Amino acid sequence: MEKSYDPAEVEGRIYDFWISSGLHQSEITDSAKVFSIVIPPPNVTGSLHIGHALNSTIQDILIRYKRMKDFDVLWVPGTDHAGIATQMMVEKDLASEGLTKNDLGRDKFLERIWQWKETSGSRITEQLKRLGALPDWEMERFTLDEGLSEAVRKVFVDLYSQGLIYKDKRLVNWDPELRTAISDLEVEQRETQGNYWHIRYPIEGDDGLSITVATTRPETMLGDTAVAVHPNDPRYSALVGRNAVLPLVGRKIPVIVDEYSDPEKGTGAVKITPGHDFNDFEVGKRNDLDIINILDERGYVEGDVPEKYSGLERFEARKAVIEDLEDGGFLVKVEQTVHTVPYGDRSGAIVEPWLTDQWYVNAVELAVQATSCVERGDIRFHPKFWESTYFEWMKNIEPWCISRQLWWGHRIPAWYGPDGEIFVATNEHEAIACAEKHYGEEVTLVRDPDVLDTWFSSGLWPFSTLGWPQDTEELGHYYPTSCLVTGFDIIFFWVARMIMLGLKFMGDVPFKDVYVHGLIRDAKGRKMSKTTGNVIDPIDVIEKYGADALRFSLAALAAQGRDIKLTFPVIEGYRNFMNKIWNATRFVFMNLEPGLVYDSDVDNSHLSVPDRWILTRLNVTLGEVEGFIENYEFDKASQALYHFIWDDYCDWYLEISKFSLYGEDDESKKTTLNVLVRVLLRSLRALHPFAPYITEEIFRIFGEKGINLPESEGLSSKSILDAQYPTPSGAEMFKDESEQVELIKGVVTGIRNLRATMGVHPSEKVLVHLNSENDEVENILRGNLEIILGMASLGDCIVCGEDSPGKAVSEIVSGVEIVMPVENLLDLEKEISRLSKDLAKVSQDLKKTESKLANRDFIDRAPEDVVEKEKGKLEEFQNHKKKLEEILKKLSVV
RNA sequence: GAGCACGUAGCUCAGGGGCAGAGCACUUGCUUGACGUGCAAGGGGUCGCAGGUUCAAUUCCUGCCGUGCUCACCA
Repeated sequence: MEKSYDPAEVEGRIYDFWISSGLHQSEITDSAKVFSIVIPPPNVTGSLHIGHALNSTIQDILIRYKRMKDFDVLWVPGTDHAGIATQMMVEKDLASEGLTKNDLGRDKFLERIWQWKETSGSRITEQLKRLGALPDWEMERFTLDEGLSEAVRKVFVDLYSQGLIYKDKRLVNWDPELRTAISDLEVEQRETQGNYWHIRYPIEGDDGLSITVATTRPETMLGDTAVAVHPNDPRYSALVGRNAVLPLVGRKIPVIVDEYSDPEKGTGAVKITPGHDFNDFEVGKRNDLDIINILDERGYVEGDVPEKYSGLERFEARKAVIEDLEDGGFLVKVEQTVHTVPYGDRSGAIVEPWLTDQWYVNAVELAVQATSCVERGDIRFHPKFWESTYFEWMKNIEPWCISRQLWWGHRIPAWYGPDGEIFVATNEHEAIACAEKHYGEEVTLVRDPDVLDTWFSSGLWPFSTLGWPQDTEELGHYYPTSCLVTGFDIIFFWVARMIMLGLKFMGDVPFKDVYVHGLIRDAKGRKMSKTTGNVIDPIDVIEKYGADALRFSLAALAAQGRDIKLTFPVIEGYRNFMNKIWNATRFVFMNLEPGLVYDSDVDNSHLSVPDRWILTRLNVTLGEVEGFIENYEFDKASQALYHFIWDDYCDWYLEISKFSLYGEDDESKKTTLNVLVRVLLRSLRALHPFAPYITEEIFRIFGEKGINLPESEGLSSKSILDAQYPTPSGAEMFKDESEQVELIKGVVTGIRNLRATMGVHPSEKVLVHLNSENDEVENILRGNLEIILGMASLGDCIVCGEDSPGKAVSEIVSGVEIVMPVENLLDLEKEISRLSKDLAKVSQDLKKTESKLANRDFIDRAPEDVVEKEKGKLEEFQNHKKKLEEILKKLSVV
């Protein structure tokens, strides 16, 4: 083995091994234990960013863990066609050739996107492999696959026939750049510096009389059809019922009363533009106002407006309108203001409310079940507080606009007859048949040109990927899926829609748990973005530190409910951890004599005290790790393993094992070797979901060593992934010996501390006295002398003997007095000051405990074990204090 | 405006009614035969502030201050 672990050499080879061994594949058995996950499908256009790395690492941990626990495991991978994003990308590509999509036409354009998808669409899945993610690649799906498209059509037709999908003419968020409708969720509100323009509208038939309104979008006045005032606003009551004359246009518009008008805001009179403002649209409906559309799909002025403005781009029109208002003396004043402006999240263009025909899903209706299933606990969010956010959104849910004026996506399965009659069907044949029945003759149908919102198809992902609407074996076996791992940014976009549609079409929740992880941020806590230039590319990290180091870092940082600040020093630290494991293995191999390893279980009666301690620590850790993973506490799970392996196994057990391995006692050596090997192998198995590559590689090398271990150690498996996940064994928990070792560790640390403070060179074999008045403690010290001598590198150690008469330094640890004679080295004053500090501390502790125990209420009301513990502390502190005082007394005599 | 989080060591963060923890950074020592991507020892905290509950509060409750996120409104 090399001196350092080299991930680059290992990872590709190991991944190929997993695939060629078919370890990624799911297999339906009659086992009752089933665990399934569907990947949140990344955009097919995308490349792996660090957020995907976190998301996939967590899923891979769960999948590997459950697989090792003998579950029927399925992880479905795949990608999303990402309507707008993909179409934009290919359009940009075309633009560089001086072409637009219209030059190609719909069919050719789609052909081109498919072509692109075939050549570059697999990039992100290839990158997932680098991370070590092992979904069932045979199950890979794409949202535009035929099967998934069939699911989309069926859902559309069914919802339509139930009235849950309908076509409606109302205002939508219109993206003039992309020239499509978008949903509320795709609109981003941004704070923007803008103006209030106060505009005076003259009152008809009364020179000098006027009403002033304020607006941030003056060009919309071209479409005004009323001015509204509050019914209780005395300032304007005289004007109600009269007409205002719209400046620049000349149209007479009524002054009406409507509760919407807020006397506190602006001038208290508000212009009403039902065609271009969501609130005004409602006012218009209530008051039966005309709706005047003044914009085309590009955001250029058109329609029933003065010719002067027709054809102007909307912001050009704004300028012109303001200028003319000013010239005409209608502009009363301009006020600076900060207000929020809606932008399209993809295009970055300012969105316009625009009156169009669009398809909607009645989300309010679907939200009822979707809310109650979470209330009932059929779906649990982790961390739980996301449920509040989910409920909040579901409570205020609006109709979901699902049609998009794009070409790339699932085309809406609706056809129109010559008179506009709508025929919704899963295919054209059916639509034609329906039409024939309706008209009594054959007619030509025109298909709706629009496609569906991308989230419509991804909302079906948990069951469409499993074969629905076919009644497949996978669907029956793996639905509902066990867990969904996702970021909070798509809870509404995606998670909520899956829940609504899963309940509707499968009659059951799509997943039982939703694990919501945080967002990865840079060292300063900023979002990572290309424009800020602070992105960490996971592939770069993998190349520099290895996939395991990246995965382990992400897991270790994944505390629930918190974003992750990812920094290189942390990744480096876990890279070092991988190297540590590598070198611990090297140590074991250096001492490995295959013939000495038993092919049966170790006889407990042969185990030494340290053996029993490390086995206990291992089993405690395994129990913790199991609980943590089941609770999605990956940070705690990974850190428990980290500390066990590094602190317990490497820093203590492995060092202690040397006394036995390099000693004369063959029987002891044999047992130690067995424990070393077994604890390592079990640790590796426990670690495998977190660090799959290095654990598999070491496992492989172990396999080459020709040692025979019992089946339960899993070494006979072809892959570590095929071995059992280690479970804690009660038979290997030794409380007494564990406490002994903890005591010894404390004493050793105490001795090392004395050496360090006295500046005794590490190689100098000094003498130490250990004193205790407790027989049991004395026995423990005597029984573990070899460890104390070796670990503290002592020349000799006298337990409970006569103290040497000369100068010495001392320390008390767990009631054991450590005395180290130092003859010439002693700085008396320093030593007294050091011990006095200890004395002050222990006196304070003692006082606190004494007053607690003197408190009647404490004795009466505190639980018994707490009181007992306090009494124990009292004794310990008293003892400690007494000893310190004695030592100080002796020192002052010297 | 509404909702949800978060304020703990220099930094990043765990924790949790009963003696405050980790990693990194820092200081000191170390060619100990697995590892300097290492070993050993150490310093460092009014647990945001103020009340309340409790025998006991850093932990639970209330308020305040500060930070972040989400949604809504903005004539």
